Parts: sequence; structure tokens; C-alpha cells
Amino acid sequence: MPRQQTVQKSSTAYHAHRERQRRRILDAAGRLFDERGIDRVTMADITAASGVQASTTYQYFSNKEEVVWTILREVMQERSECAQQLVKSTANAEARIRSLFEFFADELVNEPLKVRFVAQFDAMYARDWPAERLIALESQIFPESFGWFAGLIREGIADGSLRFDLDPELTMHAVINAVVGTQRRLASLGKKVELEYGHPVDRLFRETLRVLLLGMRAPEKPRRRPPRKQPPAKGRKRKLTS
Amino acid sequence: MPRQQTVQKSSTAYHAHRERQRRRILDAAGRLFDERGIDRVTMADITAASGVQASTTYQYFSNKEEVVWTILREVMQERSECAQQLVKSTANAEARIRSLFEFFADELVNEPLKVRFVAQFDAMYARDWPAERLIALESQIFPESFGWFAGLIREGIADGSLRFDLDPELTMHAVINAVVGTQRRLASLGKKVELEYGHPVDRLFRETLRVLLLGMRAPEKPRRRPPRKQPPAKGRKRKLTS
Amino acid sequence: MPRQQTVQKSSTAYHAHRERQRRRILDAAGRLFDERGIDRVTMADITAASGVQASTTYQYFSNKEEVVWTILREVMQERSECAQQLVKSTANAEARIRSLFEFFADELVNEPLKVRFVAQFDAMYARDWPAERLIALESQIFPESFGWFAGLIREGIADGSLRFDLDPELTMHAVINAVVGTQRRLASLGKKVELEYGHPVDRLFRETLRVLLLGMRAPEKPRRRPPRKQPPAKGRKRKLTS
Amino acid sequence: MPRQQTVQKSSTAYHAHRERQRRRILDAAGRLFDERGIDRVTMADITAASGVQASTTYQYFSNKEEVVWTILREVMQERSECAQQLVKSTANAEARIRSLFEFFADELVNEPLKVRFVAQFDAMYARDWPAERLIALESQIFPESFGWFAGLIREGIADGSLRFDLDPELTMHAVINAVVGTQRRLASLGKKVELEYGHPVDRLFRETLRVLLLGMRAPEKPRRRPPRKQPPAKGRKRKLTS
DNA sequence: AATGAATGAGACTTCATTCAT
DNA sequence: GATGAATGAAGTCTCATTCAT
Repeated sequence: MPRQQTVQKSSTAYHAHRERQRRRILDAAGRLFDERGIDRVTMADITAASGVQASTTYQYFSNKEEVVWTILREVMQERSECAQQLVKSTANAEARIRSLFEFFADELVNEPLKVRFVAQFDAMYARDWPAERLIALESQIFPESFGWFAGLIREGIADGSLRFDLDPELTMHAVINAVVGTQRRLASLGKKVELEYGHPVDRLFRETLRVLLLGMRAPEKPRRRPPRKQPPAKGRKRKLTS
Repeated sequence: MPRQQTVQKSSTAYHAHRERQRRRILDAAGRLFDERGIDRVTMADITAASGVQASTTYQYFSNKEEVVWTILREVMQERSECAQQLVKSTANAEARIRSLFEFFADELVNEPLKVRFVAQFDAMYARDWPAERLIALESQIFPESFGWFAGLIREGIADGSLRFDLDPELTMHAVINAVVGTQRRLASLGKKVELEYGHPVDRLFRETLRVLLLGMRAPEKPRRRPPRKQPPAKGRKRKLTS
Repeated sequence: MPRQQTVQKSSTAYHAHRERQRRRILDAAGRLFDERGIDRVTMADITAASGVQASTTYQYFSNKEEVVWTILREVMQERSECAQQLVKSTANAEARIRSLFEFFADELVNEPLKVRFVAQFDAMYARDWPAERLIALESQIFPESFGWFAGLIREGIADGSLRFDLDPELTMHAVINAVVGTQRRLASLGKKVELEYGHPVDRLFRETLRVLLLGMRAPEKPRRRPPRKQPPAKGRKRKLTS
Repeated sequence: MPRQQTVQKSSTAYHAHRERQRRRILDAAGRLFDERGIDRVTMADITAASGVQASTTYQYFSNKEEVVWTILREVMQERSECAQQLVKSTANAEARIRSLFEFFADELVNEPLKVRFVAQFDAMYARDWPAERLIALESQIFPESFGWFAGLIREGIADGSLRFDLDPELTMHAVINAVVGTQRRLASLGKKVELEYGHPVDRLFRETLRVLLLGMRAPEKPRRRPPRKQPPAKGRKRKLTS
């Protein structure tokens, strides 16, 4: 049936075109948001950067808000996929937690602008939109709504690697918020922190993660204090050790 | 010399007047920033709320930015004083750290709007202004630029209450950033977090602090696992325990 | 000749299709104009309501104006037919005039939205378009350009039912404009008038018509004032009485 | 008290200036509304015509709506004053009614643009704003909310100059709406009507008014029909005669 | 010093209409 | 002929800031 095929073809072509345009807009907007911050970007900037006319943009997104929101969703989704892949690859409970932490650290190193974008979003826009919408979106990262992480803690308690006196639900939220909060703060203040501390931010972040891990881990038999002080390694980007 | 005295008098009166005006402006602005968020407040709003004319405001502050900045400085200063008083009152190193943490927790409970204000500031404005200015300002909290906190850690290592393998400088920054980052995140997302977790944010925050403390503490002799599971206390607003 | 027939057939089908599309557009537009007012309706609204694409609409009407104009013509035509039927059914001159008036009253009751539409058209668009076009269109109502109505007046003068001192042409226009003007005003302000007067608009309108009729009627022998005051009937929707 | 005086002076000066600016804006807007119609005038047009910057205009009127509304109020007020003066100057009930009618006729002749403006307002804006607001405004014309006109009718009935079977309230509203509706229609369609009829609109309008008056007047002793037809005088702007 | 007025530079958004397929 | 995409020209309104008194 040539006619149908033609229709389908052209419809597909149309669709492809639309998708391309959408991408152009989103890419331009995303880049600008990262560079200047959400509030420093106007619709006119976006259209100028995307090569699409301002009025055309409104055929794809009804609002500036919607553009922001869409980008946020995409960022979250991408992260979600990365995180899940990364975490699945290890077996042991503590190792998984560590690899989740690792994920946040990598993100800070590799996508500091994206993290800062999300941080700004939380600080500026979260208040305006219904919490439900945000939760729904954030829960995409771990489809089981973090329950999975609580499960890991439960596992760790069971196998003796984590402190037995943790409340899995509570600890989960406490730790996740600490990790995310720290990550975003460091991303937001990036240069400032480096200037203050004199070292790359991820160094700092990994130390935070190490302390959190230690805080959850079951107490070990106290090692005798080593005779000579052994300063912690200072290599950059090394894996989290404890 | 009566004349001089008069001048002095009136100059004093003049100064007092100026100070009063400044306060009116700052108080109004501070309240509005807390309520609506920095970017949702216009100069017109501030002048309406303060009763001082917009043009007059520019005789006290050259910018909207400067108003924001001034309020930030005041907030920091106030916190600084509180923090230092609180911390001085205890002697032992670990206790001091704990009381510093306690300070942040109280702040989250008592002044969530102020914390949110600072959070928004970091997310939105920090990028625009030279890092040096921010550092200079934040360092007011602890005049010794947190060196004091590093000192506490060193003390703790020395007296065996903290892990011997901590790098005081590094850990200090790592932990402080974690505490501050978590606190601000929780303040920013307040309702949202409560909705997600079902408990007041400070409960969450105190658990974060507990884990961080545990993570820094020197490993104890492992306690034998108690025969009956002993769920962690669920009391609200209880002090940090470990 | 099969070919011709086919062509004719398909051409007929084609015509039918075009007519259907046109109708869809006009119906949708007409409904929207009635509901929201001409100026509150965009082409996008019309296409959304009609199911016909915006660009397609331009193959049927070259303008938004043309859509408006076409609808106006249809409304006029429809009224014209009704009016003529109604009027033909009576014989006596005064009765015919009365039945013409009746027609306007019914229209106000049954099609207030259409009347309001025409009223808005007059107020907004009449000024932009050449008067000739409007006259040409309005004269459709009475193909003889109201001459017919003037004829009625002449008749009435002749048979003594109307005042002998009327100038048929002048009175015709004066009365028609009064009737139409009042009707449209009442349709435009509908609720407002009811609120102000506390009675349905048609009550008011029928009283206007009664006074106009009385004004044209030849003076009767003065009736003696009745002994007891006889309040006028208050029934709703009663016929015009004098 | 020189200081007080100074303050008062400058405050007066300020006030005077503000009033002047307001006037400039309103005058410009009024002129444009009259010329082009309300919807054809943009804020930019107004500011261009008034010589005041667009943003300045918003310090005097928060809306385009408010400008329109203000002008409407002024037009109404002005009319109100004229009408009341005019009417007070006569004593007899019928004469007063006639002089009220005369007022509307003069208005149509002298201020056709203003009348058209009000007509457009009714047709376009009346639907958007609460009827109460409109009523409140219209009732300014006759502070007693037309009750005064009803009183005239009552008087006329009593002294035998008007038909005894009129319902004062009902007739009042019916007649006023007819007069106003006709006046506005003629103002809106001005040229068109003249083109159709070949005579100035006020001729038409005065005839309408005459018929209405006749319709309200108590039936006289029928005059014998004069032997020769006596066409009504055709002079322009003659007073209403019956 | 205080203030009312003024303002310019944009921000977001809408909409009738045209084009290319 | 139908359609989806594109668009340019406006339109309303906001706001930090400056000026003149």
C-alpha cells in the first residue's frame, strides 16, 4: 500500500524533524543554563543559541518553565540509568553502597555543571512547584524509590558489615540527603571551595563519603595504633578507601 | 564649646537616624527574602514593606545585590556568635564537635527560613561574585577560618576519641561541607522531604550528623550484638547520640 | 459517457466535501464567537474546535475577517427568511408591523448570542469596512431595502391606523433603528440589564416596542380614564398589546 | 511656619504635576480611542501620543483596562453634569422628558466619537467586567438611579399629559434603553446610516425620539385630517416637535 | 537627605498568516 | 487540497535604577 507507506514515511520524517528541533532547543537551553544559571537565561537567549525563532520555540514548549522542567527530567533520567548500571555490577552490600557513592563522586567530577543546574533548580524552583511533582521526578533515579538502598542497608546489617543499630529507612534518607546535599553544595561553590581548601572538590567529597561509610560500618576490632603516623594517601581520583 | 557639642549631638542623632533607616530596610528585605525567595522580591516590594522610598534606599545601598549581601553578612555574623558561644561551653574535643553539630541542627529547626535564604544565595549568587568575597564572609563564622575545627579534630585524634587516620584539614572541610550541604538541602526542600520521608526534617538531619560523628570516631571494641534487637530510639528532637 | 459522469460524480463529491469542511469551520467559529466574543477568538481556537488545520482554513477563507463576515451574512440571511415568513402571514398593515416587531423580540429571546454577535460586529468591525458592504448585507433582510416597511407605513397612514403626519421613509428608518438598536443593546448587556431592572430583558424590550407602536398609531378618541387604576399586565412573554 | 508651607507647596506642585501627566495620558488615550476604536489602540500608541514613556504610564494606570475604565468614567461624569443642568432648567414633566431626549440628541451631534466610544465599550468590554461595576458607573449619570425619570413619568401620568396605563418603572427602563440603544447604534454606524438614508443621523434620531414621546403621551382628541398633506419640516437640528 | 517621577532595556508571550512538503 | 512547521511583528507589562527638586 504505497499511500499508507507514504503517509507513514512522511509522518516519520515529520516526527524526526520535530525531535531534532526539540533537541536543538533543549541542547541550547541546557548549555546556557549550565553556563549562566537558569535565571540568567532568557527565552530570547535560547532561541538565539538554538537557531530557532522565539515563536517557534513556543510550539515545542509552552513555557520557559517547561523547558527547565524537561531538561531536569532528562538529567535525572540519564543519571538514573548510569547509577543503576553501576550499582548492578557489584554483589556485596557494602560494595554496592560504595559504588553508589562512587557514582555521585564521578558525577561531580564529570558533570559539575549538570549537578550545579540541579542544585540551582532545587534552591530556586523547588519552592514554586508541588512537592509531589519533584518527588515523582526524583524517584525516577531509583524506580523503587530508594527502597532499594534501604534494602542494601538491611543486607549489610544482616551480614554484619554495617552497624546493627541502624534504622534502615531513616539511615537511608539521612545518608542519601547528606551525599546529595554535599555534592550539590560542592558543585555550586566549586571554585570557591577549591580556593578555600586548595584542592579539587572531589577530594573533599570523597572524604565526606568515606566518613559516611565509616559511620555506617560495623565497629571493627580496634587496630592498634601504628607506630608511625601514616597520613592518608593524597592521590587524586583514587577509589574510596576506608 | 557648645557649637561642637551641638554638632556632635546632631551628628549622633543623624547617625542614629541613618542606622534606624538601614534597619528598616534590612528588616523588611530580610523578611521578604525569607518568605518569597531572593529572586521573587523586587526593590519596590522592599520599599513598600519598609516604608522607605525606593530612591532613598539607594542612599543606603547602591544595589539590590548589596542589600542581599548585607543581609547575608548579618545572618552569618549572628550564627557565628551563637556557634562560638555554644562551642566554648564544653571542654572535651568530641563533645565540642557534637555541640557544633547540635548548633546546625538547632538552626535548621529554629531558623529554617534563614538557612533557606543562605542556600538560595549559594545556589544563585555565589557564581556571580568573586569567591574571595564569599570566603571572607563565611570565614567570619569561625574567625580562625575553621582552623579551630581542624584543631578539635587534632585534639580528638590525640586523645584517642577520633580515628587516628584522619587528615585534620581534609576531614574538617569534608565534614563541614557535609553538614552545611545537608542542612541547606533540607532547609530548601523542607516540605518535600517531610512528604517523602514522613518525618520532620530535623530527625533526618540528626541521623546524618550521628553517622558523620560515628565515622570520625575511633573504632571501639566491638560490642557483642545484643540478644534482642534494640531498635534505635525514635524520640523527636533528642540530642545526638552515638 | 462514463468518464464525464465519473468526473461529475467526483466533482460532486469534492464539492460536498468542501461544503462539509466549510460548515465545520463556520459552525465552530460561530459557536466560539457567540460564547467569547469575536475578539476573544483566535484562528487557533477555531481550528481546534473545528478539527480542521489552521492552514487548511486558509484555503476556505482568506482571512479571519472573512470568516466573521461570512458568519454575519449567514446570520442575516437566516433572520431575513424568518422575518419574511412571519410578516407575510398577516394582512393588515398595523398587524404586519406588529408582527415584525414580534420577530425582533423573539430573536432576542431565542438567539441572544447571535444578536450579541451582530451587535459586537457593528461596534467593532463596522468602522473598518466600507459602509457599502454593510448596507449591501443588511439590505438582505428585506430585499426591497426596507422600502417594504415604508410601504407598510404608507398603507397604515392610508387606512387611518397610523398617524397621518408620518414621513414614511423617515419614520421607517427611525423606527427600525430604534428597534434594532434597543434589541442589540439589550442583548449585549443582558445580565446587566436584568440585574438593574430585576426583570427579563424581553419584558423591557416588548415595552419599548409597545411605546413605538403607540407613537406611530393614529390618535384614538381619548378614552375616559378608568375609575380604578388598572395596572398593566405583568405576564411574561405576552404578545405586544397596546 | 515656612517649613510646613514649603512642604505643602512642593506637595501641591507634585500633585499638580501628577494631575497634568494623568491628563496628558488620558487625553491622548481618549483621542485615540475615539479615532481608532479601543481595540485598535495599544499602550505604545498612547505613550507615543502623550509624550510620556510607556513605563511611566504604568505609574499612573496599572492596566490598559484601567485607562479605558477611567476615560469611561470621565465621559459618563461629564454627560451626567450636562444632563442634570439641562433637565433642571424646565419645569413641566413632559418638557423635562423632552429636554432629556434633547440632551441625547445633542450629544449625538456634538460628541459622536464619545458616544461611539461608549458604544464600543458596551459591546466589547461590558461582558468582561462585573455588571455591578458598570451599573455603579452608569448610575452616576442620574444619581437617583433613573428613579428620577420614573418620577417624571409618574408626574406626567398624574397631570394627564402621559398615558395613564404606563408602568412608570417599566416604561422608564424601556424608553431609556431605546434612546440609548438607538443613539449608540447611530453613533457606531454613523456614515453608514447617512449613506443609507441620505440624511444626517440626528434627523433620524430625533424622529425616533418623537415617536417615543408620542407613544408615551396621553391620547389627544383626534384632529381632523388636514385637507392637504403637510409633510413634516425637514430642517436640521430643529427641536423635537410632536 | 529624602523623595516622587521618570525611564530604558528587556522579558515573556500571542497570533494571524505563509511555506514547503 | 491538506498539513505541520515556521515566523515576524507586536503587545503588555516589569524592574532596577537615575534625576530633579
